[in-house]
Amino acid sequence: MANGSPTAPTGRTSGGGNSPFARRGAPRRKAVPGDTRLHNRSLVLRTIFRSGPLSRADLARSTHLTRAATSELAAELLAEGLVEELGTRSDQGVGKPATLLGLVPDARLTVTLDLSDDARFRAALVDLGGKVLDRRAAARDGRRAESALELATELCVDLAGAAARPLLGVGVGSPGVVDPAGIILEAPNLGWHGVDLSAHLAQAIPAPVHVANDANAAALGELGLGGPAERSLLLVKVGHGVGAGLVLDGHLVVGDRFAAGEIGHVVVDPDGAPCACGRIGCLETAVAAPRLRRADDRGRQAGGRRLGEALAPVVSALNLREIVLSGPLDLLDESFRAAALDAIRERTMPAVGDYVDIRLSSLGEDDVLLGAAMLVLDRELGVA
Amino acid sequence: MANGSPTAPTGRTSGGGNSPFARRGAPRRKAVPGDTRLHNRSLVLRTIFRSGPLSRADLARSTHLTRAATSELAAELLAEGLVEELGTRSDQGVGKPATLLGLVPDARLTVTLDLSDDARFRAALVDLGGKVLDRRAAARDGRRAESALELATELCVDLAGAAARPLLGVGVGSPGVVDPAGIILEAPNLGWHGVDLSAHLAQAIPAPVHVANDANAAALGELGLGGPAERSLLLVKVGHGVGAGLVLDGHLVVGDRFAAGEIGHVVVDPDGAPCACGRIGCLETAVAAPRLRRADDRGRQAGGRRLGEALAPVVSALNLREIVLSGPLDLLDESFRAAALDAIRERTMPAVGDYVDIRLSSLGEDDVLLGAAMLVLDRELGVA
DNA sequence: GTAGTTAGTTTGGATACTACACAAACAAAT
DNA sequence: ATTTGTTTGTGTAGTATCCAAACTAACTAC
Repeated sequence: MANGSPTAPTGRTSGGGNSPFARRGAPRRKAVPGDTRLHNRSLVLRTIFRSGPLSRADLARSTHLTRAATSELAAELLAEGLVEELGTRSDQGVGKPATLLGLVPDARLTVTLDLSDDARFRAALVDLGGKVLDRRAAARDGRRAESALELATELCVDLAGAAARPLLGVGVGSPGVVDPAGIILEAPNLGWHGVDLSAHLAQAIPAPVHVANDANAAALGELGLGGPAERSLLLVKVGHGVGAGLVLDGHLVVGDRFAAGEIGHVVVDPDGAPCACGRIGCLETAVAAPRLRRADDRGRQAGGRRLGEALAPVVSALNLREIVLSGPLDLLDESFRAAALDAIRERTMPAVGDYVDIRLSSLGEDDVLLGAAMLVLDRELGVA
Repeated sequence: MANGSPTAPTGRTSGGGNSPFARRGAPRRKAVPGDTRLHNRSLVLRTIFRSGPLSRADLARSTHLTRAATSELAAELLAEGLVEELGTRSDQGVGKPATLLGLVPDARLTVTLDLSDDARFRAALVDLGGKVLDRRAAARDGRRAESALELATELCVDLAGAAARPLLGVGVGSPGVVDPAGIILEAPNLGWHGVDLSAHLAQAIPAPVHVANDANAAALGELGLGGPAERSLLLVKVGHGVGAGLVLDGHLVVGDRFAAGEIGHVVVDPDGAPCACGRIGCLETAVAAPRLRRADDRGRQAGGRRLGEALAPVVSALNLREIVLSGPLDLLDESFRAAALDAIRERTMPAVGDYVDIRLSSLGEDDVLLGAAMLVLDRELGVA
């Protein structure tokens, strides 16, 4: 191996800027033979990640690489400790028994941070299988700006210190508008404007850092670690405000100014209630958590309807199938869900609306934490 | 060269299924060394396509390949006749003068077909630079199903016969829902349900066939041959109905059932006019061409507003910047455009709405024809 | 115990890049 | 007129990667 293994923590100062797989939306660049290798390596790793323990021959069959190639790649992954041999398969017919290869869940760990809760920051130590090994939380107590940054950093450093195995990276889901390099362009609630969170954390922890919007991260997590293996999904996160994360064909949609998913201030009812932003009838005035908490069952239904009305054009334009709700379970109840789905179906053509499904996040409260872990897994290992 | 040159017309029966670059939304497959070559080849070709005549050294600088590599690739493109030497550069400082390489516009031709007009089918012979060399049109006279298929095929065969140079492929922009293999799943106006247009045309013309929804094709064309070089855009096509084409980061969004962009039957006004589809207040009842033609200036403004209201959630969810209108210029006038833009700005947050721009298609009436050409250019040469 | 089957490894060949060196062609300075 | 320096484009050696095919290994079935 010529240069250091690509998964070794290198303590890069700029998060997300130069990881092997962190160039999703970037303009297409040249290809070198090594890219072929990297692609196939992640293809093998992804196949193991998604389809459980498999033999080298199984891998060859599902990747369409030759057995020789998968064998070579498997050897590399074994040497890095990412994969291990799990003994031979028992229930097999004739022929030499297959040696099963499985992901080593704690070969690398991820420190993840969820800044989406208005009241407290949460952090976790997550293994490669998406299992939370340890967690911390810290009340925010209204901290903003520098002070909030320090609190977040403390949490991460604390958990990084508690990690008994090498770190794959640090993943953060933050409210607000986040650029691909990990700079928080705008997070009004935290008083952050142009804060280079990625660089800040990379300075404190010798591992690559990846930052994304909270809803975007949750969407990635839902797709990679959650329910059925779809390739596209819209996740709507109801909290202090309302935000969404959109993944199309496995790619996160970030938008022109990196503000994709910011649907909280779409006007859904020009005759509605005034919003904190100064306008009238923003979606947030109907479905944000504080508003829903004050509402009765009928009020929650009305909120669901408003959400559905806002999503109907999006569902039509993208021909979306899967919509996932994330947030307090007592608020996102069946009547809310049904009202939203009904509104979408009423307002889209049947060829589209008939296939739409709305469901609750399968990751629950940890969706942003696990989504941030998935972000790191994707950016560092190409598993997505 | 081991096997036939990748650009030679091979008369594939299945359109779009096995062209080198026709696997955009497909699940990621293995990479082989040849993919590296293909990628870099199209990178060089794309650079010439977009940035005009360039020397081999210029290409090396912008692609970040070495001069040796670009030289090799250029030799291949020269041998295929896609590129030619245009003599040495005059306005140069010291050093050996650069030999400029330029695209040969008529090295290959594309037969393109526009089925979007309700009254007549249009077809054209388009060169690699997007110039229309010849065109045909045929009144539809209400033809449907088999009869419409024959008329379309005739037009294409006619133009293919008129082509004085080898065909790169056939491109079609069709109304309705089109799957990536070129099967028209649903085109009610033409009476097509599950018609394998691609196979039908490939049988008549010995060249690869690519079919897309009309608005989708137009969106690709606008991006590749039209105005400023953006990577994302929503094109709204107003005709007999209303449809849209969406390109994000250079990739066409097709949607779960390949119906992305079908926004004509989004309900925008529950108290509005009944629609032919049986519902009330679909977008089409406010902004389809026949409706706008009957309306006065105020009516067109109202239509624009309705369009803006439908697009506001889409613009927010995707953080879109560029929206292009396509259709009859007398209907899509300034008051329509302004009303749509105002509605979007009023209904989205300023961080998103302030950057949104709506403009008319820069390709005019030929946008679907040229879009279909761009589709072929992209799928066959990777130029996009 | 032999034949058949499946798993995994080894070897040779093809491809496609990089790095480096070199020749060609010109401008500017002397 | 000659030298120097710069840029272009090509040629060569080396490395990386994959595939194809042959091979070894291990097991079942009869």
